[in-house]
Amino acid sequence: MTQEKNATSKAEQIIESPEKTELILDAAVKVFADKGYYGARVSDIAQEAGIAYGLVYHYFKNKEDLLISIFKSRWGQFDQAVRTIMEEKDDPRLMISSIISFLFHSYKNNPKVIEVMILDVAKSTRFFNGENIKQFTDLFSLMSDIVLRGQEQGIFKKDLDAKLAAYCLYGSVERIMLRWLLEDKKIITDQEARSATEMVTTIILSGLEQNG
Amino acid sequence: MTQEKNATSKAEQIIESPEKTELILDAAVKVFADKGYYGARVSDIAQEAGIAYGLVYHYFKNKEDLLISIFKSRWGQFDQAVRTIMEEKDDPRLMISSIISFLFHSYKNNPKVIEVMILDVAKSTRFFNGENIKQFTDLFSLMSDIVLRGQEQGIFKKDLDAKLAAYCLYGSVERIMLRWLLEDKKIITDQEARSATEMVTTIILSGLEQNG
Amino acid sequence: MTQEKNATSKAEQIIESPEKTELILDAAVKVFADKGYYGARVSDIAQEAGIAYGLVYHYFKNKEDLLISIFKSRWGQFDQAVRTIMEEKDDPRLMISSIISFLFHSYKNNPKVIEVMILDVAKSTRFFNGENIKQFTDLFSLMSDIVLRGQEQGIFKKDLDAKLAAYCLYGSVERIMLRWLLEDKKIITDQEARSATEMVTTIILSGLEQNG
Amino acid sequence: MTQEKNATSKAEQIIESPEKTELILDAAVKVFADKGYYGARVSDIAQEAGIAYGLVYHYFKNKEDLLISIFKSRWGQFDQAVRTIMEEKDDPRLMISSIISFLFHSYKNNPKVIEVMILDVAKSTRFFNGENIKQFTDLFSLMSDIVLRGQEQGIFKKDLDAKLAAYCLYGSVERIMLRWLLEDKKIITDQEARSATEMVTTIILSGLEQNG
DNA sequence: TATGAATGAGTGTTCATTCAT
DNA sequence: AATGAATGAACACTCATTCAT
Repeated sequence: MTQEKNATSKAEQIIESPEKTELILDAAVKVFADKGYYGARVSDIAQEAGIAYGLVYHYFKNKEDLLISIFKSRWGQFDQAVRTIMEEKDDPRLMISSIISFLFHSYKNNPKVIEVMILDVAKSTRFFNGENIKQFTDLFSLMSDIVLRGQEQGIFKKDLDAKLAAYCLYGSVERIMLRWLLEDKKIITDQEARSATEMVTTIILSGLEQNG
Repeated sequence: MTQEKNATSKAEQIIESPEKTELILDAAVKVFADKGYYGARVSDIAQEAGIAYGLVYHYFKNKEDLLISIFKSRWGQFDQAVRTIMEEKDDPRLMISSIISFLFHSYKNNPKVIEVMILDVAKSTRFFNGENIKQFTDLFSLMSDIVLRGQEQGIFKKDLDAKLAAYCLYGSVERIMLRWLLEDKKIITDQEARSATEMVTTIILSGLEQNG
Repeated sequence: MTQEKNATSKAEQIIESPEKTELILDAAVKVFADKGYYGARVSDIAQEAGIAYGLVYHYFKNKEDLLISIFKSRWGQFDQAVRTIMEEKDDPRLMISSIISFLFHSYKNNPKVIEVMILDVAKSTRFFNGENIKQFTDLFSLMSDIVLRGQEQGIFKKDLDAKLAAYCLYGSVERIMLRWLLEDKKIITDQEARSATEMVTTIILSGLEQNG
Repeated sequence: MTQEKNATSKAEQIIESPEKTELILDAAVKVFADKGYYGARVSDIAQEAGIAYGLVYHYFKNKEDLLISIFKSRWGQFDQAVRTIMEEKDDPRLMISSIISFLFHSYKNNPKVIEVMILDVAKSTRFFNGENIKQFTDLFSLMSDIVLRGQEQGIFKKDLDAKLAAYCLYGSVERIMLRWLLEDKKIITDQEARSATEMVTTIILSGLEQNG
């Protein structure tokens, strides 16, 4: 019986839940982006998702859980992208330009997600418990590994702190996207994304490279 | 005795009355840094300042006004520093390294102010009005002027977007400071400040410079 | 037992759920009457109604909405009574005495409602927006129609302003009821209601009638 | 020395105080009329009077004292007018028409005072203390004395309750003035005041008179 | 799963009043 | 008398969360 129950609820989870979960999460992204985390009401999100607000609590523990879930999901995608890039590319320089490209194209595809990530998630140190902060810093370790690899290969300057370099890379991209957000430039063309990618890549790579 | 009393009360006056605004603002910085803007209660700030609840509202319109005032004051100081640097230095490279140095030493001297600026003010920039946005973007214009000047002098690469470069510069510094904040590394040594300055300067300047 | 429980809860349902609005409104009448609109706290009303604080705000927009709702409901009842009287009676004199009678008996049945209507609603011009004032003045138009009809039938003096006459009628009744309220004479007998009716009717009708 | 001080302050009281008291009271009437008692801030009144708000508390105990003072002063004027009318006129009918005339012309001359009396004072009569209640009801006794006198002289119907009759008289006038206030008709012509007087006088006197 | 009525802690803000000068 | 900084009690309203159905 317990099995049956589990089976049922599992089946339901598989069939129904994921969709509803995503539905709510997408609504949350939209509302958080528009009103900010604190300005957003759970009922706003439910309304945006077209469901009763009590239902949000079937899928998420509480309001904060929504934000954490957005972070995990989207940061996870970023993490996955970086790992794939590191596997598929050989040259650390190419890896870095690919990461920058990925970020700017993420903005192009869904600026609201970026807005929430930059303004509501990243600036909310007070949410970050151990687990989340690990997921966060792990990715920076990964990116600094790229720098390290470049240093080992004699491509990058050896006396740079790889970690700090990774933060410069990410911070540059982040600030540029934040600029767009504050200027209410939510829609960018593919050309703009590529142009920004090229520019930041130039600056960062020239900065990292063994003076050539 | 009367004299002494007068002297005392005069001293108190000097400390208290004229700077009551500063007293409250400093308390607000401390409380915002510790609890975040939304977690901070106005009563916390009053208590921290050692004054009565309602007095905050004699000096500030409301809670948000406190945050805006902190922004105006501190961003104004940054603005002033950049202007002074631009007047006193000749070489655009020196200007940039001075700005980076100023920022890291600001963190060293008063990390709480930086915390509020990076975490709380940044979040609310979304809802800034025109005047505040202007104060914000004006400074980036100023910094991009430095890049432009370097381009004119043939020091910096000509094909870089000066504005974006300014954002890379600021974003790099900000991200590194945010990293410290997230790692709860509130106290840094002068050595660390100088080291970070040197590193970011190296990356950014190498990135900007005409490959030499 | 289960049946009994169900029966009970059903009974409760009938009493509670559909009429929650009325429950709150009745509580508001009681508290407004005792403490005045400004002296009444929303929490007093919730407590009087035996419900949670915030529930008031599920049923009413805000405190003022409670007062407006009381006005609409009770003034609507008065309006309905006047219309019924005008349909059922032929003689304008009878209509007037019936209206006076209705008002005094309303006081007898629920002096608190009258108290709120006279002191908190009617004296709150500052609440009255267009819609409410219309509902208010419409009824006076209706009453002046009675006077007009009497004038057409040659029963009432032709040179009286019908509108002013309606205000005299209502004002006389209102002041007498207000006197009772200020003298803390909340409970009146049916005899007293009839006596007051007769007296005011005499004065007003003699005043209106073509001198006989 | 104490004497001198007293003398001084007495002298000041005599010379200065009364003017300032009136100044504040007039300002209070204006502000209460415009914003209502509860909507008026003591600082509004002080500003209207052109003084510092702390000074209000030198002349009045508190905000309520302002309202009570307005009541005492204006109701006292009404009381005085009634007494003068009763002394100077012989015919109770003339007394009544004179009272009605006085009230309507009071509105014409200073509608704001009437507004405060009808709207704000009336609401607070609920919470009046014995002394104020007495001042209030005494005047109605006085007016009912007029009716009694008319009944003794065989001019008015003998079976009418004189007190109730006085309330009808006052209530009629008050309601008409309230109507003007609700319709924002603050300015009336002398002609309108006389016309209203005549009309109410007609209704009330015909109602009171032994059918002739 | 789905609903939305019910709960009540939490807090920004107002403003009458006091009082040192 | 005059000022206005300082005080702090008071309260309407919000909204995340729970839970009966």
